[in-house]
Amino acid sequence: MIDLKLLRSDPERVRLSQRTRGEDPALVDELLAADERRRTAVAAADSLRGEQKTISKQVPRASGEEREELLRRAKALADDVRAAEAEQAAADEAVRRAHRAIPNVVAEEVPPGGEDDSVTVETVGTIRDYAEPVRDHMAVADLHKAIDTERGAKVSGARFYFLTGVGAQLELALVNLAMARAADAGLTPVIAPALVKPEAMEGTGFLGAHAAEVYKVDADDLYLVGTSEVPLAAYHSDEILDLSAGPKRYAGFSPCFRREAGSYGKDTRGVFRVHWFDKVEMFSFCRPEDAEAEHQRLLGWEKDFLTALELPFQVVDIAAGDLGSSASRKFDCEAWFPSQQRYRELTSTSNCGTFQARRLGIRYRDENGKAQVAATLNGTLCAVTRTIACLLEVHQQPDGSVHVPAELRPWLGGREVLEPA
RNA sequence: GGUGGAGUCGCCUAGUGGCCGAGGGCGCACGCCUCGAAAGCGUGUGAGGUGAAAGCCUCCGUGGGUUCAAAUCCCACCUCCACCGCCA
Repeated sequence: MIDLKLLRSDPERVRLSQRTRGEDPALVDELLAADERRRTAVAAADSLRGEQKTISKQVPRASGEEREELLRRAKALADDVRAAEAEQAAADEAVRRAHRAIPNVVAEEVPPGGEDDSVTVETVGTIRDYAEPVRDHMAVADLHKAIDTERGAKVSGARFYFLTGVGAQLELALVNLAMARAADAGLTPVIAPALVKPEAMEGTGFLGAHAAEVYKVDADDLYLVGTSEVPLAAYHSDEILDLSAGPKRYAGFSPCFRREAGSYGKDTRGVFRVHWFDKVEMFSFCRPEDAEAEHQRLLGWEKDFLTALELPFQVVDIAAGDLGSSASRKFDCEAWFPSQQRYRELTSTSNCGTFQARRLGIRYRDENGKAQVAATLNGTLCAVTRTIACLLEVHQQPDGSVHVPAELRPWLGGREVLEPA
């Protein structure tokens, strides 16, 4: 939810944000009107309630005729209070609805426009030459019997897979490496629940425009998370944090479930785009004034991880129209896929400012001891299957073997090369 | 899944219809005392809305209901604890 104080003091800033995202600026004025109506309703209900309480308090001290008179007036007021409270509830609901409809205000530096308007800000590593034919990740995986999508489909359907043999070992190695690096950087390792209540899903902003992406377990009113950002953000919901020693940082491991509605026919081969995968996600709670620096820190750790895996990649400053509803700014790291001759998203980091925290009730104490809304940020450290796909492609050798990056070797029994099975 | 018990301002706790719209203790902060500290004494100590401020209003697990008036009574739900059943 956006800051209503900002909305009142600078509505044009919010309208501009809406236009930059390609969203309707009229929603801003709807929210302003709803907010005004709500404030009027609250004031009216408050004063009626106050009056009624004053009279009620006199009842026990009164007797006889005076008491009857007080009761008569109190009863009449009780009806008025009921009506005023009904109006207040309706106004509250209208504000909630209008409030939810507006995504986070984009940062001023964000490139305007849609997907094609994102800006590449940095390219890291060099793309080497590949002997023909260049195998895509499934072709390499087949040589190693590392990924079984056929049986994945048999058992669970399209976009499911089994990791087998060295494929399974690669997942464990990547997760171990990611978690070890995260812990070294001072993040707290977390194993997070993948099934969450509606409040957690709603609070993180995943039931808005992208609700169709989310799996729901109807029988129990729970949702399968699409990222551990959800449980990690909700971890501190309704808490007042002590951030005096700096941001609270976590690295959460969990499975991720995505319906991939609307991506029919896209990236259908292999495990590039699947309904379920495991991921190590970074999450940070900090003061709003530190959020931008924290964002760069998360991006830095993502870059370090890809560099450790010896993967060439680009950093992309995501355009406004492609930002999630909670993000004010987002950077993707896109790694090179030789079979596709292009960079594809491997990690992504978003600065949500106070947008998520406001909805989740996450605050901290400022230097005056006053509770203020905190800022939240998230970033991928390692989305396992897509990273495996990239590793297999980038590090494939003409003979079908796969080079193992030095950093990963300790987690793969010291192997420097993976030989075809 | 069954039975029983419990959810109060950081923690513990008082409170069964109206000077409790929340008392006490612990903890914490500040002050006095001290060379310094402890002890002792004193003062203060939840969040939110609105307002220039004083103030007013909301919140006693959540949501409904009864009443002029609810932490307190009624209903539903949630969570936790104990025991039983089942189970990785």
